[in-house]
Amino acid sequence: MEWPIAEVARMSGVTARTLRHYGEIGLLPPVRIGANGHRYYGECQLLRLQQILVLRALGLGLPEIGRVLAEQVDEVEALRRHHRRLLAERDRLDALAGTVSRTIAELEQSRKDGTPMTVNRPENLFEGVVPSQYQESLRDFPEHAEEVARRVAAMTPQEVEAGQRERTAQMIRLAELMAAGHPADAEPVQAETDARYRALTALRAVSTEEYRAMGRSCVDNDAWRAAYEAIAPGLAAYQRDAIEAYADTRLS
Amino acid sequence: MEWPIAEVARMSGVTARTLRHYGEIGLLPPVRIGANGHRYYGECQLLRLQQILVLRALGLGLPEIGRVLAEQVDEVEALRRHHRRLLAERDRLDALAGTVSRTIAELEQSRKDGTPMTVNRPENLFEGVVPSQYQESLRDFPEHAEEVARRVAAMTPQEVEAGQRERTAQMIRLAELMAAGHPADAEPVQAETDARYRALTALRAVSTEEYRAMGRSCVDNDAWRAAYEAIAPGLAAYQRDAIEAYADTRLS
DNA sequence: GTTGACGTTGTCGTTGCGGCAGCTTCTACC
DNA sequence: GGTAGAAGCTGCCGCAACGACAACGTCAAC
Repeated sequence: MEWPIAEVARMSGVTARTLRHYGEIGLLPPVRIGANGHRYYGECQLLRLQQILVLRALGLGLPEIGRVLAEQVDEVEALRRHHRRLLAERDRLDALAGTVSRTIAELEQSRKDGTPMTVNRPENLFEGVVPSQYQESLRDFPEHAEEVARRVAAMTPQEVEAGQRERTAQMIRLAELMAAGHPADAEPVQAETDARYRALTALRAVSTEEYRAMGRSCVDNDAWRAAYEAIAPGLAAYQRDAIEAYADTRLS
Repeated sequence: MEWPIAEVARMSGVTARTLRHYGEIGLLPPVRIGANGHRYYGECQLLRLQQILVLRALGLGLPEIGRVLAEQVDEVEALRRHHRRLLAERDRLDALAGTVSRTIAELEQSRKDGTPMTVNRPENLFEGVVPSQYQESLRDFPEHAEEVARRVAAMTPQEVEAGQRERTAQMIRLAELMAAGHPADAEPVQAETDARYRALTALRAVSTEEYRAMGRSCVDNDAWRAAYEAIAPGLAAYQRDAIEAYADTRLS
């Protein structure tokens, strides 16, 4: 018993285009191709198509389905991997939705206040840590400020500017990682934190406890918190958490 | 003050390729293009780039970002729409993960039992409602069976087979909707249920209560339940729920 | 004069098809 | 035997957002 492509399409609910596509990529070749080029499918193909559709409905990709049906990989194992991916993606979207929700609340608050909007008007984004503000904020760490001031004085203006840009870029990447839903102790975030820590120690030696204290200042120090929150709501706390996690796992 | 592309890339953390891409699609054209073709960006472009990056980190697509920055659409409104999309996608993945999880459990159970696996071996998928089995199962609805038998006898074999294929295709679509995470009362599921109800009433008039009873039989009748569960675990109950919801909202 | 860093444009690949164009084939009917 | 309609075929473009090349131009330094 053989069926032409349109018949199979009607039986299975997929389009003829899809069947041709599956044939093209080798997932479901027709049992026979007539002298006129027409595709014909047999019972085996229908069975295979059903397996494909079930796995597809479960969200597996076509290459993965091909591997499962070729019995090269265990289907339960494949589904378990897939399940983990689904949960991770769900959690990411959940965190992202939270960020978006908070951003909306911030924007509406700004709108009522008449204060400039942070997302649409991030004038201070590249200037969020201007030297004056930055150094003024360093009052919490007098000896750090002193040392840094001496180092900066020894640098060319170009070097100072470059360093500042680099810090800003790091902050932006951090904000993006946060908004993308990565938890503060996730690998990419920790890698960024590591880079920041190294940049900092290049200016002056910083002990683990001092670094933790600076992390807490991201939230506790008004000027710093404002600068971080101006970039993205929640960034101050996020950075503090990232620093805490970094100190816990890599500096202990 | 102008910066070449690599400088902007370093400052913002995106690649030069990305900047070129944004230029290509008109999202962020350089302020100036040198005689040698090199791109140069000014402060306005940096600001715009930051707005782009923030919105991008929140998950908006580039066309949407373009519309927001052109101030053609309200950003809070855009974010709210986006938020809804995020939640819907999260819920879909959540339901899908549940389906995958149940499928894994079924497969492991089958493996222990030695019973054939449902996903990998849906031999009876296109034969799940073979006429004999189907009519045998109709014992629960004697008068329905009688009427249907008379109608079927008056049809050509081709018509009978076509009707059967159509029912099978409908079941498969239903299974896919279920696996995709749609709740039983979701619109596409209800639309499918409507189609099935119409196909049924074409054979014989069916009252609301009779239809409800048939829905419950999907689970209660062993043969039917087996046929549905052979396609996808949970499909029997899913179909019953879909029919209940359909009877509630469209037949009352 | 060459090396190396930086720039350009252009194309392919990603995922899973939908949609269209242009053409052939098959079947039915007059 | 001609023709209309249905169904088939093979490409190719498009989607989202770039990454990863290739092949080539340009600029300063040694």
